[in-house]
Amino acid sequence: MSAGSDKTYYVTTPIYYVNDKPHTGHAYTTIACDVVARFKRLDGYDVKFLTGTDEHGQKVAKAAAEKGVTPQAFTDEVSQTFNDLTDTLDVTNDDFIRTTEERHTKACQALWTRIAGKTAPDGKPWIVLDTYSGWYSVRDEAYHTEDELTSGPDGTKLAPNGNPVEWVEEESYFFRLSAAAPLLLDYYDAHPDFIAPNSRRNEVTSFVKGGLRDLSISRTTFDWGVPVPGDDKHVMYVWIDALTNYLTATGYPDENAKEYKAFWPADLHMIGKDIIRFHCVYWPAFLLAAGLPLPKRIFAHGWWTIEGQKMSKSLGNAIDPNALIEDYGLDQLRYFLLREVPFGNDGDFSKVALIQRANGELANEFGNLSQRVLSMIHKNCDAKVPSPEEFNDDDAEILVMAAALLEPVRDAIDRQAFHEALEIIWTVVRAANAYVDHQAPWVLRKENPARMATVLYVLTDVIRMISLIMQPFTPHAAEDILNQLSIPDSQRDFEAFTPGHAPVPGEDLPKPEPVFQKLELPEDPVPETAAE
RNA sequence: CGCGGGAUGGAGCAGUCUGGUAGCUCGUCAGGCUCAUAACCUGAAGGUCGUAGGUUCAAAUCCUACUCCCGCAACCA
Repeated sequence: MSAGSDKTYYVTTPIYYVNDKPHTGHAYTTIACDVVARFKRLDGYDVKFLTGTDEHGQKVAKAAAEKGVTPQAFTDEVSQTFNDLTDTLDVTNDDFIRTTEERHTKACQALWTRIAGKTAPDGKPWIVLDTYSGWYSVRDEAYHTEDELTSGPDGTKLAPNGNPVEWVEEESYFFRLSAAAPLLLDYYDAHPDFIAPNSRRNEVTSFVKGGLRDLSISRTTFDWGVPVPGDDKHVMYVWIDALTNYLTATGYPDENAKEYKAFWPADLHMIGKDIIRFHCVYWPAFLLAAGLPLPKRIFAHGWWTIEGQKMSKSLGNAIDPNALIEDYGLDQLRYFLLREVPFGNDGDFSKVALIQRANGELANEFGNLSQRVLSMIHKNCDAKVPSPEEFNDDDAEILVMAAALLEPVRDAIDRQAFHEALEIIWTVVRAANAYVDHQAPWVLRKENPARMATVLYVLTDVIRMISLIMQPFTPHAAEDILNQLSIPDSQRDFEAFTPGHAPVPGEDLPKPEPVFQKLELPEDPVPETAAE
């Protein structure tokens, strides 16, 4: 977040609920945001990338009690595992917010007060005190509608998952979401890119068109949360507490804070498809009610199945990202997650698929391209960047093709079409390998060394550009290759993605080393038998 | 009639809006190269585009019906 650029970009992950261990799903969202953040920084933006943990609620209080520790001690510990994940994934978040922080309490209370002080278009206040009643499952920390319930063997009512429910009435503050529906629909209509992908946008729109019920936003049944201003009996229920984190991190409620001015409204809230409603309906409604600007875009990505099976706690098949990184490598994991599936769709995570992509595309096509070229240079050009003669049409063609990458890749990133970005980059990787074969520098070595030098020079520049644009996706490998090309740090952002920044002829080059280890396929590629 | 998405060579997808030689990646087969991490390049085989009708000179693409799969259908981050 260095000053100096007037282009700013604010991207967020959801805050992760500490009632869960970090798994591949969390890693997915975070990595996607990291790619955007890294790309935007290289593209000259002043970026703020936020992630963090959601730490309030009855479930957390209960989990802490069961462990015999205070909620704070409990959340300190679990939050740290999520914070550790940002290191393991080598993501470049600028801030890590915890909803138990003082700054967050202030922001939530300020936002609440602000909304409570305003009236909806119908002239009535946005927040009212009323009674909430329904069939409540303590274990689920959730209310269930009548038709969801089943009957137990002794005639008691049970939640869909079999947990007991009881009829509960409690005093609660309500946000009059019903009054926000027309405002939301107008907003969706005026901002077609607000919700992505499009199928989600349709889903949300039709949901809101169906009419909205008012939202219970406080609880009196537990106290592990942010106190409602002016009414200490109540703590805020999840909605305002959790969603406000995006605002908190900018310095809100200080609207003169440098970061607030620079970064609010957020450019992109990245979320999983499970929390669409909260982000696309409740959150914008709160902000509209408060008279604050809305985030520019919310992207809901899909879910991963694991070897064809739904990832779930009961199956216990959630994968620890740390183990994946250890087995396959961080760049490989990052690449696979973003390349395998069109971003926004569901996908299947399989070890074989990951290995095949990592070997076929990263090691063989990209890594080996660099290795074969740099090896030739090392052996035949005195380990220095070769000096080119005039370029012929073939040379010009591949150079133009590489230089033309930035624009469509930037466009794909702006649409969060990561798979598309990588596909576009790979057209150049493949063309570069074909160029090597067609030019056959190993033949030129004997027949026309000057021409060989030109070909190898062209290739260093092409590999340079591919590596520059791969930095957001596979930061370590890209860095290694740029090092092997002796590209100075100052020449690694996208301003250098233009002619005139080519490797300098005569520059010493280190001895090249492969940047992607080949991964071994399991002995028996048949997936393990289904869990019981 | 709740809303919406999907069904395309062995696998995964694009193409459908703006009808007119069905494209890509992987896999398979054949050839080439030998610089490189047994990597790379070239070519080939393989699809009556879910089913049945209809419109049209012409339909994966438009219309109708049907079958199957999948999201959403509110307080389960």
